[in-house]
Amino acid sequence: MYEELRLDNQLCFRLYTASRLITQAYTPILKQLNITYPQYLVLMVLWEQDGQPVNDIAHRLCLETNTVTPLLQRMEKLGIVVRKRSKVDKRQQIVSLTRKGKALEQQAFETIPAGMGEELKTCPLKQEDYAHLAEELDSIIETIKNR
Amino acid sequence: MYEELRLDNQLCFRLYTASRLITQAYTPILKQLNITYPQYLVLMVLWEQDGQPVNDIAHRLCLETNTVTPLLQRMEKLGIVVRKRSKVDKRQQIVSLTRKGKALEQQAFETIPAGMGEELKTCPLKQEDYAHLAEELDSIIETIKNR
DNA sequence: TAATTTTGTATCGTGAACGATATAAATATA
DNA sequence: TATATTTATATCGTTCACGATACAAAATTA
Repeated sequence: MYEELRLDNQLCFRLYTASRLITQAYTPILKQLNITYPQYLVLMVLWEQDGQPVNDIAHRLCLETNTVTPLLQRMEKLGIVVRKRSKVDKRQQIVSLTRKGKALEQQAFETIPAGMGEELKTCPLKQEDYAHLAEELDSIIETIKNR
Repeated sequence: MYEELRLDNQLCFRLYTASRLITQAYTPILKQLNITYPQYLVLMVLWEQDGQPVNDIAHRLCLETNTVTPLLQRMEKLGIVVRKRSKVDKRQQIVSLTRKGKALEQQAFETIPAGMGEELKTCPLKQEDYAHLAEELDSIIETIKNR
């Protein structure tokens, strides 16, 4: 029995579980907007800056285009984004929000922060703990990205 | 532009990204053992205690049986576990390690901790930071599990 | 400018996750 | 003990992730 191979000693398992469970907590809230969690991430990217090529969106989310392309195709079917070939560089697909996609921002603002606050209100972590957690996660993310 | 909807302010996005990137870092190492990351998690559960029903494995990993069942079926095809109906309760499938599955423990011990140490050696986090991070993640996990 | 390389996106196949549903076995209840 | 309920697992459909590959457009080089 190797200590290093104990599930309870794995940071990665905690990250994996925490990530899945938080995403699960988002799901019922996002369902009201008829979107999934990865689609919500794409929307946040576009709400910050509308009209971006697929590559920029993928890079911002640390995903590959072969993940993002079908995601965007589904979002286009839902009528929340449109994709148009760039005239400057015909290889690029420029992704833009539709009116419906833009309208979701207000709806998200009204439901998501409050809803997630409710989900996590019994969590003993304080404001500073969350800030600290964010810093540590950023360290790990940067380390692996630059490896 | 709502601060609450900025990608950079999302704890969840950090968890999601950190989890994916760490799993990616595991992948080349696990490939030497011809297993995936979720399969490695199942193996850790079985190395701790061989011969468990599907439910117990799923519960330990905070997964549903509809995720674990196909995972186990693939592992059975690979010849690292076997599933046998319990004679006490014929509904239960008891999952056990094969000789090959048991042998993987030694191989995992020899390659994974060293390999991951190498991957993360440039990470500025100290031993105590990792311990702290683990505690905070456990808080979040427990909060959501008990909601 | 012709040939080569790089870049941006898409397609394909596999393995998760997970909601919804199905089914048989075990347990509880009438 | 017959019926209803619960439990353990499996199946199905959809949506990610992601490695491998394909292909056209752009950039580079010969």
